[in-house]
Amino acid sequence: MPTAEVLSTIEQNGVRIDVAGLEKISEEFEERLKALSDRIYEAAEETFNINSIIELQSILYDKLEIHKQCKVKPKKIKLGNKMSTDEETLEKMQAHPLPELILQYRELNKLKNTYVDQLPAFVNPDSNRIHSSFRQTVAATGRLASDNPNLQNIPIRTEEGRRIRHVFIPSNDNHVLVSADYSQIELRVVAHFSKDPTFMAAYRQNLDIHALTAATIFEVPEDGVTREMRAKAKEVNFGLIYRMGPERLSLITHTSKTEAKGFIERYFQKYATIHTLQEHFLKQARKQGYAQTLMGRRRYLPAINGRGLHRRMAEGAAVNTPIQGTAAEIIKLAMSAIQKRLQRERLKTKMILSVHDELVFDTPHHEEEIIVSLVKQEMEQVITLEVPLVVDVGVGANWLEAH
DNA sequence: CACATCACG
DNA sequence: ACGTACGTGATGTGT
Repeated sequence: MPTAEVLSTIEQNGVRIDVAGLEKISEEFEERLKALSDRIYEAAEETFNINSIIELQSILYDKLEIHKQCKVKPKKIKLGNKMSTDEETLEKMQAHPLPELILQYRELNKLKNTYVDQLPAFVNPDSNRIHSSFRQTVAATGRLASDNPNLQNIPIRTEEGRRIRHVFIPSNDNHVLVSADYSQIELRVVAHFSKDPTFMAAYRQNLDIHALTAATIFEVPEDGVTREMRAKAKEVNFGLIYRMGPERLSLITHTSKTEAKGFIERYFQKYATIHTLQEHFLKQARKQGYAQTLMGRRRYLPAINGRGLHRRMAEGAAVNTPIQGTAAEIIKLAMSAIQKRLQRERLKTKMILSVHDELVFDTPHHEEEIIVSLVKQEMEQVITLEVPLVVDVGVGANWLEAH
């Protein structure tokens, strides 16, 4: 039973959503899903449970044999010792209309079942807001984790997904949402640890590493980089820093394994000190038995001196943890500093969400200006690294606009 | 409860 | 030759 004090805190924090807006989206998605199902049954020449991987496998691989027309060698999965039906696999199976229809169905179905239809049930009737839990002792790297509901994985990457961000709104008409996010914080942490000359030079001029990588991968000029190209390049940058292999890289970039291999070689030639940094983290972890962040958090890795797959995974964690964990420490320090100032300066603004490199505030109109500069200043100055930290702040009538 | 899939950083 | 970015949580299927 929560105490009165806890309840009053609950009533002041949390995030409001536009339930009526979600209901409209739900109805629209319902109709579109129905239409998609009909087209799927037509393409499959039978009706079946679209959510059943086993039924879908037998249609794709046994009945229609689509993989044989596409030079696709889909990865095997345990279920029935058959092949995968995940997005990366279906994307390549363009010899038949069915896989693309399944992907469209999955996107809408995921959004509807996980977000559109579930979020309203989390609205507390007393506060009229959603109160997620933020857990401090779950993630091995020191990140926060959010559940009931998870507000750290609200969609943003697709057009339809962004409509869900749109329904996250301020607590009342006199408030706005303020969103402040660290620009590429993990790569800046990498720059700090590695002192890589290219990374340092880029961040001291406030350039966009992901866009630079995108221009390289897709062989376009820097001003020809699209949103999608940059998103892919972001995956590649993180993937390679955290030791992705040519197999996976070729899947992501839709190139051959040989091309991917060549790209990885060129990447680490260009950013030689990144490779040195990886070796440094591995050596440290092997010697000490744990990975360590900038501020001293340890993650013990008993498998680091073992063999096989377990060792390989421990090595991934040994490289990832100091970077992801340090970024987590930086934003947690910033949260603490900001909360102190909100209280000391008797501001009405509430810090309502923390999403790994972003903080969201529910702010009265008249505090808008002070909060924008207060938050930016505290987040950027909370620690001094070898490269500057940059925070982008936005204000809006919903979470999407604040971004 | 394990697995596959997919939402986010 | 093996396995091959990391960190989470929610959902539906199937045992």
